[in-house]
Amino acid sequence: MNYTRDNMAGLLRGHEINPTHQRIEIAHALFSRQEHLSADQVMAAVNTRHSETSKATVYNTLKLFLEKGLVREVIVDPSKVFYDPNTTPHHHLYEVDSGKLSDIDAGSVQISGLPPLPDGMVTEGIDLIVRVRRQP
Amino acid sequence: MNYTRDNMAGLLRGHEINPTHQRIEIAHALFSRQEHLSADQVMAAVNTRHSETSKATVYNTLKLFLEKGLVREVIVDPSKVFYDPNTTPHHHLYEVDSGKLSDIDAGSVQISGLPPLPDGMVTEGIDLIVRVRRQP
DNA sequence: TCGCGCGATTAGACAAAGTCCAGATTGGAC
DNA sequence: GTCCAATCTGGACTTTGTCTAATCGCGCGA
Ligand SMILES: [Mn+2]
Ligand SMILES: [Mn+2]
Ligand SMILES: [Zn+2]
Ligand SMILES: [Zn+2]
Repeated sequence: MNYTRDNMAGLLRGHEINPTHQRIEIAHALFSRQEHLSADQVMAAVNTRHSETSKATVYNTLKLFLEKGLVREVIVDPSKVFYDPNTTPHHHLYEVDSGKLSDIDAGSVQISGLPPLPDGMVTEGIDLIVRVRRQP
Repeated sequence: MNYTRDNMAGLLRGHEINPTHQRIEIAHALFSRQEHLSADQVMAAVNTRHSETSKATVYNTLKLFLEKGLVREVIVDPSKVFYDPNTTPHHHLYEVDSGKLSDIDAGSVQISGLPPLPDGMVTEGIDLIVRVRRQP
C-alpha cells in the first residue's frame, strides 16, 4: 500500500471525513510513516517546512480520526497519547526507557479465560501491552 | 488482612520505606480501600478532616511507593495515572464511561504466543486491559 | 462574477496533571 | 536541649490537552 498525499483524500472520504488540506497532511504524517505518533509529533511532522497547521487543528483532527475509526489511540505513557494508523487488532511492545512503541501481531497471540463481562457492558477493545526495559 | 494505620508502619519498613506520618496516611488511604486511586483522589482522601499533606508530598510519596514496589501504576486513562495497592500479577477491566477500574484475577486468564523479546530486553510487566462500555 | 453560508481553521486564553526548588519542619541521636 | 539529615511544603513552572470567539475559504446560487 502506498500512502501518498493523493491517496489520503480517498482514504478520508472512505471514513466519512471531508478531506481538507490539513487533514490530508495529518493523515499523511501518520499513514506514510506507519508509526505511533503523539499529537506533538504529528504537529512537528506537519509543520517541518513551514507552519501550516495549528495546535487546535491537530488535536481536533486526531479526535475526528479517532471517532471515525481511521486511527486508534494507544495509552501506554502517562504523559502523552499515541495515535496508531493500524486499526487492525494487534498488541503493543513498549520500551519503557526509550519510549519506543511497536506492534505485536495479534495473529499468534492467544488470550483465553477472560471472565464474562458485567451485565449490559460491551467490549470496546482489549489492550495488551508488554512493557520491556533494557537489561540492567 | 487488616490494613490499620498501625500495620502500615511495618508494611512500609518491609519495603525499605521510612515510615512518616504522611507516608502512613497515604499508604492507609490506598491499602484500607484496596482500590485504584489517582493522585488527586489520594490527596482528597488524606486531607478530608483537615489539610495535612501537600500535593508535592503526595506525588513524591506515590513515586517512592512505586519505586519500592509497594504499589503499581495503572495507565488506562490518558488524563491521570491510577495507583494500585495490589501488586500481584493481575489484569484490569476499565469502564470507559464511568472511569471505574476493577481487577481481573490473573489465575484464570492465559496469554500465549507472545513473540520473543528483542535482544537485551527484559519484561517489566504485561498489562492486559479490557475496555468496556455500557451497551448502546 | 459576486456574495452568502457554513464547515473548518486559528490564536491564544485556559485547565489539569505533574514537576521542581529553595526554604521550613521534624524527629531521632547525642 | 542541640544538631543534622531526611522529609515536607507552598508556589512557581511545564506540559498536554481543551475551549472559544473570530476569521477563513470554498461551493453554490443569483
Ligand atoms: Mn502544505
Ligand atoms: Mn492525621
Ligand atoms: Zn499499534
Ligand atoms: Zn488492579
